[in-house]
Amino acid sequence: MLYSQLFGKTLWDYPKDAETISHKYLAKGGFIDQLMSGVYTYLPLGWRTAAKISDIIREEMNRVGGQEISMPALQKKSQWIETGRWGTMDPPLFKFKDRHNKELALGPTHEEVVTDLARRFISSYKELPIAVYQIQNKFRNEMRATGGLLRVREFIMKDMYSFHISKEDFSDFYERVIKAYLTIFDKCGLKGVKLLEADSGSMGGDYSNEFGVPCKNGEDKMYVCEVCDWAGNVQAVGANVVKCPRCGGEVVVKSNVENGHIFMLGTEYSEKMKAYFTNEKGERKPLIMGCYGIGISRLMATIVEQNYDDKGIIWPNSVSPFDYYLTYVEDSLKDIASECYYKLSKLKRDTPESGVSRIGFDVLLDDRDASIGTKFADADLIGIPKRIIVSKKSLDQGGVEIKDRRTGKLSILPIEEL
RNA sequence: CGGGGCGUGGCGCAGUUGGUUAGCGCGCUACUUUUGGGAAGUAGAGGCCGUGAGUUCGAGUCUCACCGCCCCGACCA
Repeated sequence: MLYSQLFGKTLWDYPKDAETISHKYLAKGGFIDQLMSGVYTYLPLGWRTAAKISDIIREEMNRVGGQEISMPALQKKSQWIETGRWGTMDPPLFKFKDRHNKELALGPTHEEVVTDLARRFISSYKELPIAVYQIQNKFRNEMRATGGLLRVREFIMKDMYSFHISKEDFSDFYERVIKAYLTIFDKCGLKGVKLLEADSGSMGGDYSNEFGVPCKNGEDKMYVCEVCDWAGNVQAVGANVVKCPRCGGEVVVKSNVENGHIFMLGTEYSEKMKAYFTNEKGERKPLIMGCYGIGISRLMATIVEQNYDDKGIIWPNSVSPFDYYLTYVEDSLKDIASECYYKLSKLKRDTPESGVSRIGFDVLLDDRDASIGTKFADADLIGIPKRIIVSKKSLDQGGVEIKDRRTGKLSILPIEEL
């Protein structure tokens, strides 16, 4: 990809309203653009990043047996009446009327839609367990949007729903999803992620867990045990917790962003919507359900909140919009840079975790007629992990200069070895 | 929804007690010279001063209403 053709550019100033690090850098770097309060466009850099995150999530959801589907964002009132949430979900639920004056909702979550699918498609224990997920825009009519992508009204979310014959079978699956989530956060480069006891709120169900990602701008507070791995959301567990309820160890309070919330829904929805299956004994039983959400927009912002310096974002390799930023100091070196570009783009790459091998690296070639200072500033801001500079100086030293965005470490590599 | 702040070229801002031609920085276009940390010169383009109604000889500036954006609170993933 040529930088000169990239839609969306880096800004000279931070947007005046941006306060959190992620909002400042994502907007200044040309990853996102605000349309209105809590509603953003993902520009190519931002969308590439979101796609990388989505791919990581897909891989883990597929691994636990999830099947990807896509449910409508437009939802019907009657299903929300069935579960009783047409009234109780009201502030977060976006409602409107179509041209026939019929009331509809924009999906904030999909228990109603998926439970309806389940009652029509699942009839026997032989078909269970089953899990479906989707990655899609969700709409929530928040009182107030804040902090750039941290709290928005339209956001990208992965939501998975599982159906089981028993609580035991559900629990096994739930544990596997917890592991999958921790793997996702790890692959996205997040540190110190904690599984929290949480409040299931308007989702109902028997119990739920959140994943707390520690960072300065987090709007939530969590207790973290310094001895064992227990942690709890302050809101859910209650104030004044001093000792760990599990091991009695000292507890500290940390700011965090809730990134992912998973729920044991039990038979809450299946009973209300009559989603039954027939068991081995021929008895009709309500499906045992779970749901598992993770906000991709918020995850992207949280990754920035944990990975930056005073010059800009430092993307973990796994989610960076490009693998390499490449440029040259003088116009006369453009051809050599192009040579590097084609070499890297066609290179065969193996990713050890997945065993998948892809052809070529994603390279952003900065071919703009800009001064080298501008290019350096933008390269640092957009945070691509490796920066390659072609210059007379580097060629004299035997190759091109590679700088690691995170460590700042410089090295010279002959072009043949790229 | 309560409290506070703010709307002026694409972005960030200035604009005196109302006064005639609405400025600045960045960006943009053309040419020239530049190139290891946001280069320089010359010449250009680009404005319903958020919207509407008032006050006034005269409104970016004053009044009212509306719309929008941000922050704090309550609420939520």
